[in-house]
Parts: sequence; C-alpha cells; structure tokens
Amino acid sequence: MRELLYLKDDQIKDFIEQIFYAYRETYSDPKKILKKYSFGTAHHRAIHLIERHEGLTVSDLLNKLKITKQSLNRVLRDLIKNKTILLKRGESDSRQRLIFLNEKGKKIFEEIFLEQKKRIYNALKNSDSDSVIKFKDVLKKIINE
Amino acid sequence: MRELLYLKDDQIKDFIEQIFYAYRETYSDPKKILKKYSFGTAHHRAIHLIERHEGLTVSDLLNKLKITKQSLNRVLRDLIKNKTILLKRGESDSRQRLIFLNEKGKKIFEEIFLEQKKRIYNALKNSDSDSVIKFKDVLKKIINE
DNA sequence: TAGATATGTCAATATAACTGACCCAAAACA
DNA sequence: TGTTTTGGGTCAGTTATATTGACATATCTA
Repeated sequence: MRELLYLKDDQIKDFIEQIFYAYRETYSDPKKILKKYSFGTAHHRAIHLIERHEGLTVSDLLNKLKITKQSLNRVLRDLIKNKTILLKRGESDSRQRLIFLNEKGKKIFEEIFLEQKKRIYNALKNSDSDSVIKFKDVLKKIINE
Repeated sequence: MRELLYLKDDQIKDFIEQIFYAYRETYSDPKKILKKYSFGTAHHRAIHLIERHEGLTVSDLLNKLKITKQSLNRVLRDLIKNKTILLKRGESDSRQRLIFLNEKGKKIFEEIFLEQKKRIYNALKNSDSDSVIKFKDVLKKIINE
C-alpha cells in the first residue's frame, strides 16, 4: 500500500519541528510580564490552567501538568505568597483543596493573556473558520493520540 | 464589529492550553529511548533539527533552538562524545562548523522518531488530507506571526 | 592591518524538574 | 469500629536545562 502524501515521514518530522516552535513562541511572548511578578513559565502554566478550570483540585492540576507534587508545590507556594491564587477546602471532601484565582490573580492572568493572545489571534484572523476548526481537530487528535 | 466565534478569547485560551499538551506529549513519548543513551530532551531537539537540516552551522542551530551558545555547547559536546554527530569545517568559511549526524546518530534518530511518530501518525491517519493541510497552515501562521 | 564574525570555554547562578522518605487528616471500607 | 486508602504537604538532595558575563582563538572582510 502506498503511503498517503500527508502521512509521509518528512511531513511528520516537519510537524514535530513545528509543534516545538509553536509551543516555544507561544509561551515565550509573555516572559517579560511574568518577570515583573518574579514568575516563570511554570507559574504561567499553572495560572493558565487554573483560569481555564476554576476550582480544580490539586490533583486535577497535577494530572494536567504531569509534574510531581513537589514541583507543583513550589509553584503553588509562590502563587499563594503573591496572593495570586487561593485555596478552598472541598465541600464534599474536605481533604481536597480547590484552587481559584483571586482578584490579583485574574488581573495578572489578563495581562499575560493579552500578550500571549496576539500571536494566536493574528494567526487565526488570517485563517478561515474551516481551517481553524480543522486545526483544532487535528490538535485534539494529537493530544488524545 | 462582532467577534467571529473562532476568534473568541475562550477559543484562543483553549488553543494555548492545547498547544502546551501537544508539545509536551509529542516530546515525552521518546524519553525512555533517550535515557538509554543518557540524553534528554535538549539533545533530542538538537538531533531532530540536525536531521532535518543536515550540514547546518552552529549558529543556524542556535537560531532555531533560540538558546545561548553555552547551553548548546553542553549538548553538542555530549553528542560528539557519544559519536552521534560530527562537525566539519565549512568549505567557503572555515570558521563555521557544519553539523552532521554520523551513522550512529542516524540510527538513534530513527529509533527516537519511530517512537515519536506514532502519536502524529495516528492523529493524521484519522484526519482527511484537507484537515492536515489546514492544520499545517495554521501552525505555520502561529509560528511566523 | 583593524575590526567583525563564528565558535568555544570558564564560572557562577536560576529555573524547573526529579527521587525518596515521611507526615497528617479525612474518607472509604471491611 | 478499626484499618487502609486517598489527598495533600514537606524536607532534603539531585539532575537537566537554561541563563549572564567574561574571555580566547581563528578566520574573514573592508
């Protein structure tokens, strides 16, 4: 069976390279802003996920980040000290800590996002809606493998 | 002017999250293999770019990786010691070092790629060719923005 | 020949991750 | 009820990858 053109190894290698660039550029853009708050990309990823999934538990966040709890704890400690997030005890299960952005955290998120948004926005606005839908679709398949 | 649906902030935030997952998963897959050779993801990225751009110079590689030469040097030293790559003096400009994979390097690359390929291959084979083209297109725009 | 460029290197530090060993409190279970 | 499991936190040490800054050397170019 002949390979389909778009399944050729060279194409796949290109994608692997491009996914690296896309990630790096997307997460590089707001680094100056993060520095203002003495945060790094690890804090950024946590803030982003907390904003997208308000009230998630520590173990939810661990599962999304796929790092150890010792690693995450450093980040959460910094964010708490900085009054960027707050933890609430779970109501049904009081062992859990539900994580929220507080007001300061929301502001910081918006500031970061504004910077990071530009790149994606410009890419999408120069694409038609069908392309965007299909981009999302393939991306999803890559993640869920 | 009303925002187009696919340009809404929530959509963009989703993309930022998904690009993170796509990168992380794609580069996590071959970690066991890398460990066999005492390499990490930094070595992996270098090997990948060298395979895609055989004979590139040290400064070409620096521009692609966007790290400092001190960082790259550690990686290149490891790769040379391990006989994964070799450097040739540039012919027109003998200050340059052109970087190539040698036989061992090509084998290691293939081993890594075989592992990493699976995820992308499976995603693409479950997509039609139009989706793949458009995926590539949007990805490119994100990078070049 | 003077300056710019390509590369390499020393040293110190920062960031983000890891492993491994524990701890407590609360929930789930037998 | 008592025991085990789960969710979370922490101490200590280590590794991987990057940074900044200062220099050194060889080669190219004007």
